[in-house]
Amino acid sequence: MPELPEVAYQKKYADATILHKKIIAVETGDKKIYQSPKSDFEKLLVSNQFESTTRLGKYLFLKLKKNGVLVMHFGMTGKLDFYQHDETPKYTKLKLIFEDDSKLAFTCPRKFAKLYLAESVEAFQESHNLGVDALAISEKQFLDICDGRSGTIKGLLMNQSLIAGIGNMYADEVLFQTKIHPKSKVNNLSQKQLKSIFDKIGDVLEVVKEARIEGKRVPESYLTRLRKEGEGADCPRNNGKIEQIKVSGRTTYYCPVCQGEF
DNA sequence: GCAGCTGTTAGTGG
DNA sequence: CCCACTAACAGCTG
Repeated sequence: MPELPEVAYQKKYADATILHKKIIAVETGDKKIYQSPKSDFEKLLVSNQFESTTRLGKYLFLKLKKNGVLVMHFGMTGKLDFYQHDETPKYTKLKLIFEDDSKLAFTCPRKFAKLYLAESVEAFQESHNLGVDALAISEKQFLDICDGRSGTIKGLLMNQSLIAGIGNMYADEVLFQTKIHPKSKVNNLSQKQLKSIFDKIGDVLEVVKEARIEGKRVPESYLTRLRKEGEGADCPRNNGKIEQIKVSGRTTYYCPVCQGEF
């Protein structure tokens, strides 16, 4: 459940299910994903309750009534599962039981997820060197970040310490929508191109976020839809064939006709 | 069987 | 310091 839109969906899910309910029992699994001793999580969570949630980049923060914040990072396969029955979901790493006997499981087959305890969102952002949220960034902030950068635009978009929330899929989508080659060097792009990237970051993330929350598919004009087909898929805009390359170490899809050379 | 995957991190090297 | 790339993590899918 990884990039910003998917985490936004998890936030909505948490808001609709678990706020203001007393936690009466906590079960911790697999030590691997816990970034503090499991006993600290247990001590903090039992008899506590969540007051509100905040999303920053790909992180979800659940503010506790007493003492601090539970921080979730979903890795590649983490998600929340709220339920009332007795069967613990497969791959549950953290299970909370509420006083009305409803339960929340944090599941993650691949164990790339992480759970943290923090004093506050701000303290966590600072200590983990997280950049500005991709849906909160201003045009000026974005242009300032781009200034003086020598790497690829895709690498910049995915750099969480600069802009938080964009990953492999939506970096590709933003560049597809702006018709800019993912390997373009940031310092070779015009101000006009950078501004169009800024605009599309907001558009793409909002559109995909709404689609995720509403349970709808992303638009036909989106490259995201074609990832499964992979190389050779038809570009939704013209007669180009989608190509697959590596950029910043990640599999990258683009249309050589729309997005030209770099 | 093998490669690849919406993520992050450590290590290497330019 | 900046940046690209690789391997590693672990389970599932094609």
